Amino acid sequence: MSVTYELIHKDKFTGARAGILHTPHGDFLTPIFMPVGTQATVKTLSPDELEDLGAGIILGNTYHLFLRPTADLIQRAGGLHKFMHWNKGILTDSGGFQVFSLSTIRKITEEGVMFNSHIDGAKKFLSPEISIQTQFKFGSDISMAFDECIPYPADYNYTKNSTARTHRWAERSLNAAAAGQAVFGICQGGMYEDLREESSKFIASLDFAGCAIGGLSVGEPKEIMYKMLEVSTKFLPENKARYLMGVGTPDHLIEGVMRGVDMFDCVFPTRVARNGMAMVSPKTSARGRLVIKNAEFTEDFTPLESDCDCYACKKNFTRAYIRHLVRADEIIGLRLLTLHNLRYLQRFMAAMRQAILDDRFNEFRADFFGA
RNA sequence: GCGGCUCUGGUGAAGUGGUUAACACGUCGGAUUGUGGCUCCGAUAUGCGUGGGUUCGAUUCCCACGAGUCGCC
Repeated sequence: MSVTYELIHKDKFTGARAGILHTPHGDFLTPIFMPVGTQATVKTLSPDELEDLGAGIILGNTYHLFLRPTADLIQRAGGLHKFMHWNKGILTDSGGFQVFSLSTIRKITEEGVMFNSHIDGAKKFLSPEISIQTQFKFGSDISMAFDECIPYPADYNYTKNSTARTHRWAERSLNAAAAGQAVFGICQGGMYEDLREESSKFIASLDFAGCAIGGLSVGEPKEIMYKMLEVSTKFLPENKARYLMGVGTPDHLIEGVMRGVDMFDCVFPTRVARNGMAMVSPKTSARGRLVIKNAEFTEDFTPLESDCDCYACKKNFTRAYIRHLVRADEIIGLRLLTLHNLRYLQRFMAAMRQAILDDRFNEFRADFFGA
C-alpha cells in the first residue's frame, strides 16, 4: 500500500492520536490539517508560500478539475503535482460532495450521478469508476471514494438507502483503483447512531488505505456531530488514518482529535480570510477571531497576533493596514489573512500533537476552552 | 441687475396633503465547515434649505429669504 498510517503515541486519557502518514510525496505528522486547493491552487497563495507556512498535504477537487481543465489535460501536463508545482501531498475529493452542493440539477442512479456543470450547464456524469480513474490521472497521493454526502436534516429511510448505496459505491471505488493507487473509504449514516455504526463497520471491513468520516458538519447541532463522530471512530481500525471531512474550526478540530481523528480539511480558514477574518487564539481575542474590517482596528498598529510567526505578523503588517487593504479590495489583504490563518492552524495542530505526546491533551483542551 | 430651474441621510437619488420617507452605494455589525476572491443577513434620515402662511393635518400647496445652477443685459 502506497499510503500507510503509523501510530506513534496515543494520549493516555483521551482517544487522541499522534502519528505519521506515509505517502509517495513524503511523511506527514498527524493530526494534520489540509488546506483546501480546489482548483489546483490554494487561493491567493503560491506553492512556495504554502510550503513555508508548513502545509504538508493539500486537498484538490475532482469535480472542479474534471470539468476544467479536465483530467486528460492534467495527465498530459504530467499530473497534478507537476501541473500546479506542488511536490508534497495531494488528496483529492471524489466529487461526490460538489455534485450535490454545486449543481442545481442532478439525477442519482445506482450507476452514478448525472448533473449539470455549474460552469456552463453541460450535462456530465460521475460514477465511482470515473471518479477513481480521474483521480488516478491526477496522480493524487490519496483518492477518495465516490459517495453521497447526505444533507441535514434527512429522514431515516433516505439516510439508510443513501448510505447503502454509498457502500456499494465504496466497493466499486475500491475495485476501480489502479495498482498502487491509495483510496480512502467514506463512512456516512447521517445523524442516526445505528446507521453510523453500520457504515463505520462496513467501511472498516474493506481494504481501503484509510477511512474518512463524511456527512458531518452539514448544519447539525454540534452535540449531534460529536456524538456521530464518536460512533463513527469507535469501529474504525487503529492502523489506518481517520479523516474527518470538511472540518473545521478550532473547536471542532479539538473535538475531532480527542475522538481519534488524524486528518482534517476545511475551507474555513481560507474562505473567511477572503472575507476579512483573522483566526486568533482565545488569548488574543475571546472570540478566537478578528473581523478585521471592524472600526475598532482603524488605528490599531499592532500585528494580528504578537506571538505569531506567519509572514504577515512576523513582518509586522498591522491590523490597521490589513483592514485598509481589505476595505479597499486589495489582493494582498486577502493573501496576508490567508497566510496568517493557515499558519495559525499549522501551529494549532502542532501544539495538539505535542500535547498528545506529553499525555496532556485534556489540559490543552481545557486551556483552549478557557476552563 | 433681471429671468428660469433646483434644494430630501455620508453620497446618488425616488416619493406623497394623512399611521413606519422607496431603492442603490457607503458606513456599522453579523454569517461563512469534503471553496464561486462569490454571496447572504441585520442596522443606518424623529426628518425632506430657512422662516412664515393655508389646512383638522404639510416634506408635499402659497409667500418671503438663503444657497446652487443656467440664460440674458
